[in-house]
Amino acid sequence: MRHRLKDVAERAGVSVKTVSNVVNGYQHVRADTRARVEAAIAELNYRPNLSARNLRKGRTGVIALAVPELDIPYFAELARHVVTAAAEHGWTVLIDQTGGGPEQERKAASGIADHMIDGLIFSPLALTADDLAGLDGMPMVLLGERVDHGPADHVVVDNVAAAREITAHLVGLGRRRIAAIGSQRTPEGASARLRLAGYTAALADAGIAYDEHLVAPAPAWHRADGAAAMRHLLTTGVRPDAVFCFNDTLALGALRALHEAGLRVPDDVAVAGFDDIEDGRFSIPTLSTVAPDKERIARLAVELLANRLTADPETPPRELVAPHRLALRESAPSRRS
Amino acid sequence: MRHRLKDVAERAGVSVKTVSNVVNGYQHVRADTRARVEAAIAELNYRPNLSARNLRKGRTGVIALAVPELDIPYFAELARHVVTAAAEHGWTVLIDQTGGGPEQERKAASGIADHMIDGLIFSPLALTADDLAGLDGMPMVLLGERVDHGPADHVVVDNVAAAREITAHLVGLGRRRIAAIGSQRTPEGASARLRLAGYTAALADAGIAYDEHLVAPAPAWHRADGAAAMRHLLTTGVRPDAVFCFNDTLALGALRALHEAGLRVPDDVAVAGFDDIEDGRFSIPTLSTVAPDKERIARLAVELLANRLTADPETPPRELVAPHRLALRESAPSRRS
DNA sequence: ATCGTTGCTTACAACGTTGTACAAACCAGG
DNA sequence: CCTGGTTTGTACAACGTTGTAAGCAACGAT
Repeated sequence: MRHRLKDVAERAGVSVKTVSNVVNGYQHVRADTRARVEAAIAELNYRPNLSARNLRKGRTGVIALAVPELDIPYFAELARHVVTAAAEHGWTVLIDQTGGGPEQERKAASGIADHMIDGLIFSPLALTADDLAGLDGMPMVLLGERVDHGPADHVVVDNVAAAREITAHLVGLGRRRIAAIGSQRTPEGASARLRLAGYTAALADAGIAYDEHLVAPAPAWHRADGAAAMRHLLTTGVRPDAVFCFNDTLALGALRALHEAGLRVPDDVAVAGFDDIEDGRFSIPTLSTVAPDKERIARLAVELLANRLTADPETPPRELVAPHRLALRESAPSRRS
Repeated sequence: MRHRLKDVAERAGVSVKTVSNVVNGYQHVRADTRARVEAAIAELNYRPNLSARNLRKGRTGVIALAVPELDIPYFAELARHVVTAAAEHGWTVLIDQTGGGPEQERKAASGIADHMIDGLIFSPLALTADDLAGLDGMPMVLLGERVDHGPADHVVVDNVAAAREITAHLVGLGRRRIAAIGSQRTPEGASARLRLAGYTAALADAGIAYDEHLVAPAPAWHRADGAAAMRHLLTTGVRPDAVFCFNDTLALGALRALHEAGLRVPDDVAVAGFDDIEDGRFSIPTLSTVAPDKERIARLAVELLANRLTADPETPPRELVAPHRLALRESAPSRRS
């Protein structure tokens, strides 16, 4: 029982286009005509067919947000901000979960939703600049570090600086055997490399020698990986007095492993993370972390996309840096303990 | 630089429809024609316009999942499973964040994505049966408790039984002053009412008198609300020896508040939650909880929707119950401590 | 009276795709 | 060489919407 403009038009005794004009808020429609049409719309419970409208207009009013995994809190929180920011531009957000695999990411970027979305905000793990080059024309904003200086607009946080600051904070607490959890050698590990660079820079600043035994890899950045890496560090006997985890879920896993080992945080081992997810404000102990301004990231991404949609396609891609700050809580407090 | 069927057809020297046939895998196309067309498609990097295809076919291949908030881990985890299950049916999932308000939910159900989606999986908080009745025709599956026996297909877990079981488990630990956190009197609080009913039933089973001072409301079910409710319980002097929180984020907040009050879990106060979110496996202590089979819920919802799309619209709505189990961890362990 | 003007409405075509109906080419058997 | 059936390709219309151009009143100014 779906109705069309034509049905409304017949009922109101006007032409199809007049109904269309009423629906779209066109100015010059006489008040009584408008009223008749609106009555007919209400009676039939008419709602426009968006596929047809999109076909006609070439715009869909939908943008996609592609993230590796929704149940990583950072991405979920980011998604919320993107939905909010997009709503202010009148967009609906289609959230696509890529799983992080190269094949799925390529498909997300080029594939399924094609022609159903006006643009794409993409947080890629595995995608290369070459992959992106194949996507002629899809307006796109990238989040994160993977494809720096690629052919698309870009919103980042200064990972190196942020990692350096939080590591320096651990140094400032008097810690000297500072471990790092989350390094990755795969091509997907761009963020890991940058955060590792910040970590080593801070050590160098403090005149502390880099010790590769204190750097633990993590295949993914989930709680379980953080716990496993921490347990591994503890068994190898390197006995760190602080740990910088490359994201908060790793850090929460590390807290858990330290607890199981009977070590006190921050007294025996200080712990710091990265992302400032909600969990870290309620964990025991609460988590010191780098807090990227997620709302700002989302807002900048949506605005870049909005500009990209109206701008000359030859406009060179822009890279914007979103601010971050340190959120110092119990696991590595602001005063020397 | 977007190409159409017509462009491909000209390049391959065939008609538009023949290209369409190739794209859709139609059988009777000579091998050399097919090869020419495919070459042209590849050269032009042609991809079909889904809006036009949808318009023509009346199907979009997209279903929507509407949830109140993405950064509630339960919904994020559920979303992941829905995306996975839907992919097996060839569907893309548009995830819509309603915020839980009545107005936004009505809009999500009827509005923006209309005619762009084949169906809707909806986890409503504020929606009434009347609201749903207005949505003639949109194939829909509801998750959760709000609109029981409404006009739509439905997937639930047996909240009363589950709450009763976990409360009985606390009783079995020897606890007698068992608090509940998360009650709600608003119409949105359907799940809260059911879980409260299970709680009171379990107390009755054990011959423990119901004490309203042990039942703390929570306006929302976030960590902060759980912490606030727990603090409130502790200040009123009722001194519970166990707490059943109506979901896991409330429980994590409660753990935090207990920790701040210097109380030990589970020795002084046992804590149980509901949802089995990832966090609860790594919190300190780990969280005992009701574990609904989220994968099953997602799969059942997608299948109900698939049936609804092909079935006679007069088929009466079905209600399916997804299984649950107790996940007993440190905060309320399986042996009497 | 005639001529623009302005306000309101309409008819028609087009967006890119696919289903229907049919035509052309092919093949085998008489 | 024709007949009848199958395979392969084409032309046209339609999906529901909106932009364009133009029609038709009613109006004040000439």
